[in-house]
Amino acid sequence: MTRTASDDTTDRGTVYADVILPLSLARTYTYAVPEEFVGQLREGQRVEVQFSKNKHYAGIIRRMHGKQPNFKTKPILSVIDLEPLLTIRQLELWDWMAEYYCCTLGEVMTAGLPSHLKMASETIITLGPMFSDDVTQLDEDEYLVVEALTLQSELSLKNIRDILQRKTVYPVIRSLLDRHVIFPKEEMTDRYKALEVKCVRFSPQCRTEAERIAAFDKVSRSEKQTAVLLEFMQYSRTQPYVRRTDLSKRTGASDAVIKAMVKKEIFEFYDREISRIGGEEATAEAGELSAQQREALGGVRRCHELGKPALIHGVTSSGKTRVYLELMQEAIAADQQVLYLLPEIALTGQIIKRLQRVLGDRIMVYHSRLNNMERVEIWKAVLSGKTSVVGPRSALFLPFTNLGLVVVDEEHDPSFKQHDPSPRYNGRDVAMYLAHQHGARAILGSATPSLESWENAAAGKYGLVRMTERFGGIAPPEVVIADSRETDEKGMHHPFFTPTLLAEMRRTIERGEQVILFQNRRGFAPVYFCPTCEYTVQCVNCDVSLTYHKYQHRLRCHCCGYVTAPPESCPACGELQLKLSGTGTEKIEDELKIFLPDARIARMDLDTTRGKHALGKLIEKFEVGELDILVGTQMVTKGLDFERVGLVGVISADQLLRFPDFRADERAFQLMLQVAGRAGRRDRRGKVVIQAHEGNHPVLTDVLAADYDNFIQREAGHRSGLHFPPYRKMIRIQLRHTRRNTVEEAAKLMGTWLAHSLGDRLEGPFEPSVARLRTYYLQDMVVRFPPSAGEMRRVKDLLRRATDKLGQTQGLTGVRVVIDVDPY
DNA sequence: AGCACGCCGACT
DNA sequence: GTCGGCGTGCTC
Repeated sequence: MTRTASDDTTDRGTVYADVILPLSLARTYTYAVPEEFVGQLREGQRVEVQFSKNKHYAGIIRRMHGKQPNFKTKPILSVIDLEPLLTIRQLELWDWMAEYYCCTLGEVMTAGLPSHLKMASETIITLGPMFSDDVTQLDEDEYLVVEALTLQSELSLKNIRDILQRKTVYPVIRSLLDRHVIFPKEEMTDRYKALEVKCVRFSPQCRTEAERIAAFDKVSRSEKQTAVLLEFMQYSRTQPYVRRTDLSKRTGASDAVIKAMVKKEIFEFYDREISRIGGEEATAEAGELSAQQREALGGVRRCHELGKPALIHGVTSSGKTRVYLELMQEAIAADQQVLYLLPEIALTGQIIKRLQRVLGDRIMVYHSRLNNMERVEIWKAVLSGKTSVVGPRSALFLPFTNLGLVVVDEEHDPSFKQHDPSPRYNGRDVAMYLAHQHGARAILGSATPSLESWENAAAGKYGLVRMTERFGGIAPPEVVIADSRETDEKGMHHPFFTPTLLAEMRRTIERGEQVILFQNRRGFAPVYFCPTCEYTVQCVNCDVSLTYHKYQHRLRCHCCGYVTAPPESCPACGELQLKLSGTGTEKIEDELKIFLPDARIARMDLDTTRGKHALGKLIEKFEVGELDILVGTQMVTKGLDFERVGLVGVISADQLLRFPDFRADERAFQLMLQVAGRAGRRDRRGKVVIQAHEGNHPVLTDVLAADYDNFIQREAGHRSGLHFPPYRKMIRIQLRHTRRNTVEEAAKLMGTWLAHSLGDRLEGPFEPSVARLRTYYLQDMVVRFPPSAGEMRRVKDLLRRATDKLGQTQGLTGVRVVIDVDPY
């Protein structure tokens, strides 16, 4: 490097790097690049830096430059990646997200990087299992670390820095990691070994057709062995491998039978490694396209030729997935990557199995239940441009290098929007940006497209493709509304089940078909109260009543997770007989057991699906017919495709329609149509019973007629008349503080500042319906304005200035300002 | 986000 | 007299 003695103080030879840190900080931070690293560093690489007194982080290089800042810089301590871990496009996506959703780059980084790649001072390491006491290979520093680990078994990188009394420990750690002397702790505990299953195949003595025919003679004296052989030949045609356990389960033959056949040299055992992420061989064709699917495919292609995303409005079971598959196969065949987004909950075995059967190891599943190793494995595979991904919204952050197609299925689903930790992004909208960024084709699909997307189609931004018929000529379900006040022939009235619903349930079960009941609230009862003094048990952290969970005999807060035992008597007046009010899934399940004592009933909600495999097991049980009735929350409306569901019941439509939210009608319509779509089978028309007080509510009329067009046009009229999204942009500003007075004062102040420029575009400040959440008192303000880039910039600028000003106001600096762009 | 610095109440 | 409460400001 040439260093010229210049007349000014600018150190022209030095290179600097702007680094993103995984913290909630607005800006990047500038570090000096030591001479030994010059030329090695590029945007997107991770480097070890010190930030504040003694914290080290793996930061990401956002930009390299030679401009000396006017503050003194710290040096980059070490280089973690020799090649960039992130692409330029990803960094640009992060910039866009931080700007659009009013959050910091650090927050986007925290959301977007698997925790394993975010290593910080807190990363814990332990001694590896391969370590013998041979310490002669270690240098002094390494020895010190190993010695400390034999004494303490685990250490954080911070501990190690203290032990070595030096700032830079990553090189020592990396050297030890490379030689497998130490391991990051997670790698040790989380299933480090690849999964292996015991499998069966033909032995080498049984490979030719003739040998196989001879094998039948060898087993002719044993009925069981003949059955096993037959089953194996059939099963292995459709499966890439046959497990020992599967084979004995399917034939009812014990393992001893199969072992005997190994002895006769018909079969042999072997272990097969299974990647937990996917990567199975493709074993099936996608199947023929129906006429409707071919037409839809043509429609999608025309949109793509015009460079527009395609919105597929396809009724349930119309076979949208088959259309996606066709386009996915094409993209993959052209060596492009595909991103297929689904709501987390719809990411069940059924859809994944189908994708993997057809696309094989070219697609990986980015599931929330993956461990860190698996996440990093997928990250690397995506970065190399070789793999496609199906996953929930977080899959957006993977380092695509060669993205050709983006599919957002169930695009209307509100769970694409992240509410709480910042970035408060909408996965669907970010996906569209991502597609645009890569010049990739895009498809949005739904049986009930959101008003946002419908409006985009109406405005010509998206192309609309319709699929109106159910696949294979399955008739649409018959929907009836049952008046909740209906009584039976004795004039009896039951609060949960109308005689209509009860009769239909009995009839359905008698036919050997299954029932799905939808109740949009979990637990037993949402209110636990004293009939004498009207005291209700509230959460200590939030301003909501606690829900009684009968199974665990506990009161729980559905906002913050607080749990407590129900009080024996009223804490206010001493009354001993406390009462419950309202209805959740547990109560429905209980009542069902009284009316249908012989039915096999299960519940599907957050409480019963908490475990790692609980959801899958529940679905399987229902699928194989071990259950007659499934009672559940919204979970039962998404992504489940069962063969034998004859009846779907909605316990209370009123509950869905009463929500005080501008999207309540849309949500209710979507949920009801979606759950109705679960009913019906190939040979028999399904039935849907919706219980309601207000039987002629216009939304119910549309559900009854399955009339999406009528619904969406009315909804469009309402929303545009009342200046709601998508006809206005909406930004919510929420202030949070532990003291009510403080947050009220701050809100009033900020409200006057904002109203000064925004006038009646600002609503509030007002107390939200849940006025206290997780010990914080809340105040809300909402800004609505015409959608245009200029307006957006102006409003965001204003919000930034007001937030800064509040941060400088005596006594109010501790008030948190949360900005939610396009809130739900 | 963390963390140190700094100014006011209940204890040895 | 001190210990510690959390309000405030800063981190390249």
